[in-house]
Amino acid sequence: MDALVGIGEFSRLTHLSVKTLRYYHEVTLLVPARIDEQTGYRRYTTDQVNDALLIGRLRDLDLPLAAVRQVVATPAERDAVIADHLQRMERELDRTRNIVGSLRALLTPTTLSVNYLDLVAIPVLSRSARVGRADIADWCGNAFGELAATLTILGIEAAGPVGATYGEEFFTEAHGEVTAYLPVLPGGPVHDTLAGGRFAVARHVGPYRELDRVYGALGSYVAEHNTLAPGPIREIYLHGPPEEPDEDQFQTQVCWPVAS
Amino acid sequence: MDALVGIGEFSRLTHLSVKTLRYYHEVTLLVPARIDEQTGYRRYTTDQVNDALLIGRLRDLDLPLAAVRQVVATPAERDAVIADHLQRMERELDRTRNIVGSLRALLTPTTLSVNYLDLVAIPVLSRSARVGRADIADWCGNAFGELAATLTILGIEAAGPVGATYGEEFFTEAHGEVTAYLPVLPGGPVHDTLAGGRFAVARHVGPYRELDRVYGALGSYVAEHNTLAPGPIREIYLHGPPEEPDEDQFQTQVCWPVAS
DNA sequence: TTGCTCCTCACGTCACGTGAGGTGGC
DNA sequence: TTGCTCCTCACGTCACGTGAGGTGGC
Repeated sequence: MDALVGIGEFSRLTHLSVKTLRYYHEVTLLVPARIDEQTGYRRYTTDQVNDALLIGRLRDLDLPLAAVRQVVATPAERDAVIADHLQRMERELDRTRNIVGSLRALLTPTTLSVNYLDLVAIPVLSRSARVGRADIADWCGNAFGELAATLTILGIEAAGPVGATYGEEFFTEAHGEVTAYLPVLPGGPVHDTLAGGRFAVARHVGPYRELDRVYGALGSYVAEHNTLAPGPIREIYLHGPPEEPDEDQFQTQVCWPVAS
Repeated sequence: MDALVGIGEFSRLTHLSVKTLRYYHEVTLLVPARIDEQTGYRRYTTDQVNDALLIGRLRDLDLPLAAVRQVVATPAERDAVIADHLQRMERELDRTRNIVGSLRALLTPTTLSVNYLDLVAIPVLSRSARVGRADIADWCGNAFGELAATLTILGIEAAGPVGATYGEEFFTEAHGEVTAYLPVLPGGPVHDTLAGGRFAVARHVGPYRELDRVYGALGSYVAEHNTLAPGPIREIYLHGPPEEPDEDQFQTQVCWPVAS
């Protein structure tokens, strides 16, 4: 009952362009029912129209081809994949709204008070990994959860607020060495050591996504007044999640290494 | 007062990666204050930090670089550009929700009744252009508006519902010849002629974005039962905007040319 | 036979990321 | 002097669109 049609006709049946159909053939997403060995002419059957329409709909959603392939292969997962995608788009819009908010903040000048601190080496529980800039929030959340759990297991108490150090490549490339730490009292059974040094320090109040302003202001201040020292930048999370739900109330200390 | 810093340090101040900074230099979006002639080393001043932070924020919004450039050049337009972008994103999400809705419709089988019509050539007012698939809704809206206005100016009446013809390349490539027409009574002062012919015809009830289902079903039917004829596909908009606000009530006739 | 459809390269898009391979600066 | 920072190519990404140049089908 199914008729064989050429690529041009199939294109009209499905509203997928000829170039698109050739591409889907190349990546084996939608393979023509027959291909003439002599000429390479593609032939599609009319019962491939449904698959093609489905693929077109999913692409209208901007679903990546990998996800489209998955849906076409296992239709049972269709609703889950779509729901997931919709949720991602809604989160994107939310994120955008937040950033639009912080654009206004960029206009108001930063008043920054800089202090200098000589920090001594301290014993800490810590987790290190090479982390991408996009993944940092999730990674830190996990790491601090694990560190807190370890603390409970060991039956000891924290000796100060949690923090993290960020290697230079974390900023200069899109990912780098990050260490999340939790200070503990000296003499405990299991711990690492967090190196000390001299730092220029400033405090940020507000969401983490606006930390770049403090980096800009503090880093400029240091470049104008001090000699830079090598070593990672340190952030100390004085007040934040999960205790504080309101991100406008977060307090973070940024510590920039300087030469003594 | 401003200090000169190297690209690596500037990267830490701004949270833009070194590769990104080099790229922004290449496209002259953010040009280093100095460049060493011997070595090509880039030097930035700390007062470039604000521009860099602004650019970073705008890129976090996924604002295209062209728009970023515009905002940086003419800060007065900033709010308008941003508002525009936000609105686009909200419309995108809306569109996605609609498509998710029509995904369900894809599951329910199409019941299609096909008729054959021999249409004679008729006098029409018309507008033709090469139109892209993405622009078709806007273009048709404009064209039908103009045709209605012309009708009023001429002081004559429409002789039937508006329609449009779509050349083959409109589907096989991403854009092609489209003619929007409005039938008029014979003997009028100014008109074009719409060619006739034999067509397989089916009716679609619902939003235009779901027309592809009818194309798939009707086109398959024609491929299985008829000999194709050359010539554009015709859509007749029996019932639609602006009179009908509810897109679920739109009625459209799709006419597929077949050999007699 | 003449258009017409179809074919396969090869390159462009957008905003960088990822090496490779090499030189200057402290 | 030795790493370290910085440099410039060149290529990859993603989902096609845009020609160029050529052959088969009706």
